[in-house]
Amino acid sequence: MTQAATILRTGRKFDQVLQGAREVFMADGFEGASVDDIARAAGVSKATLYSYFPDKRLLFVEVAQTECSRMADRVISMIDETKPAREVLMITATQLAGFLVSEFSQQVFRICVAERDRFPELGRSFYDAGPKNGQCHMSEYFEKAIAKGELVIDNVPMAAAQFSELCKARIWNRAVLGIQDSFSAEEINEVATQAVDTFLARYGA
Amino acid sequence: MTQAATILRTGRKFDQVLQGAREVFMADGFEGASVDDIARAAGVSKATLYSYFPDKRLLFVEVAQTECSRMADRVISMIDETKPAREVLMITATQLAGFLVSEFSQQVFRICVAERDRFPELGRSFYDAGPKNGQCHMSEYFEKAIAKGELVIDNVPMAAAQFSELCKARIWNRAVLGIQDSFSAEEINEVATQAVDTFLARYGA
DNA sequence: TTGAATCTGAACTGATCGGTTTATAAGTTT
DNA sequence: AAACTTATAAACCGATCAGTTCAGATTCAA
Repeated sequence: MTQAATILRTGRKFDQVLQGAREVFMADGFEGASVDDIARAAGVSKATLYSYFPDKRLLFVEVAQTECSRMADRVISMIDETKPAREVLMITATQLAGFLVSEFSQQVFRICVAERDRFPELGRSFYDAGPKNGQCHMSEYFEKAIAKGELVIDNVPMAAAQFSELCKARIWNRAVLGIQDSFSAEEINEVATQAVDTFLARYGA
Repeated sequence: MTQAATILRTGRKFDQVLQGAREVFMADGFEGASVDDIARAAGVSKATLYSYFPDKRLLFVEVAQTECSRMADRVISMIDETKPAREVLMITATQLAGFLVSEFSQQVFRICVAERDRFPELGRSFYDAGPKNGQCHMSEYFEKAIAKGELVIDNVPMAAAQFSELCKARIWNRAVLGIQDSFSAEEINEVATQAVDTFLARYGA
């Protein structure tokens, strides 16, 4: 009885449904998206949709969790640790700053915050896939750089957190609040440069 | 004709309505709050509520804007510039870190992000009252400290942005995503200390 | 005390939406 | 071709909710 209305993952139109749901949920949020809209976007009848997913909540969770994983995939492999520290940090900062203000990560973030009360587990998924995941990778790199004598860090997790926060300066707030929706390479580069300079002023060997 | 259904601000129960709306909107967001709930919380009949505010949207905007201003009031006067730089920064960082994860600022932030599409002007209000306002004050202080030879800063607004971002390290993400909802004085103090150390490593004279 | 302004509660409207049902059609398998 | 699975469109149900209406109660000022 613990089986509680599970999801049927086989069938010709399963992927279509997920794709339509992704589209509409990411654009309109949970409440804002109507099941009729999703069915229409998926090119599928409402009855078909309900034959795959027992209710709207489960469909939403499926989509949101999937997007969090996709985010994790993008965060991984942002670091190439063979080059000298300043260069590694500069590349990482540039990529991170760009990613943080991207349409994609902004959308996922917004949904997770907006639906925080309705789906508490979503915040955790986002945190694990995004900030935590990214900062773990940063920490691992820092350890290696410390061992090589390139960095001197007392509190590694804190340094990793500071690094990613520095990459948000001046741009992230504007993006998430809808003040500005596109950012030039120059803006991104300036933020990254300043982030690395500040970071290395404290932690550089 | 540009007068478009304005708000009646006189009358015995006007403040009651606003107070009830504040309570319910802050707890449940725009969609989540029903007008009946608000009327009940305000101790007022629905008819009375509608006699003051022509519709739910205007009531919401009124509340949200007010909260943004309240936030501005709290941000101002967080700086006492007579003491030495390190001390000023430390006090400010501690206050700021505490404020950023407070129930109040988290609630306002969450509402602004969640209702971004429905009320685009809200993001601007929040940005002006919060990040922008705070960083203006910081910048002014930085200028004085630079004149006194306590700080050396090439890009003042960027430094102000970096300072407030540093105050979020390790705590803000956890708060906004609902991972953690209360923060000890030690946690706050550690974040503030590390923020000031990193900041001064780069910008200290 | 009277009369106007304000408030009340409860019922009502109209629309939206999640979810179900049904009768039918299309595609697949044997 | 028969039997079975999967999909469809459309109608439908029940609930929620914004906003209205109205007859009567309360407040308050003169």
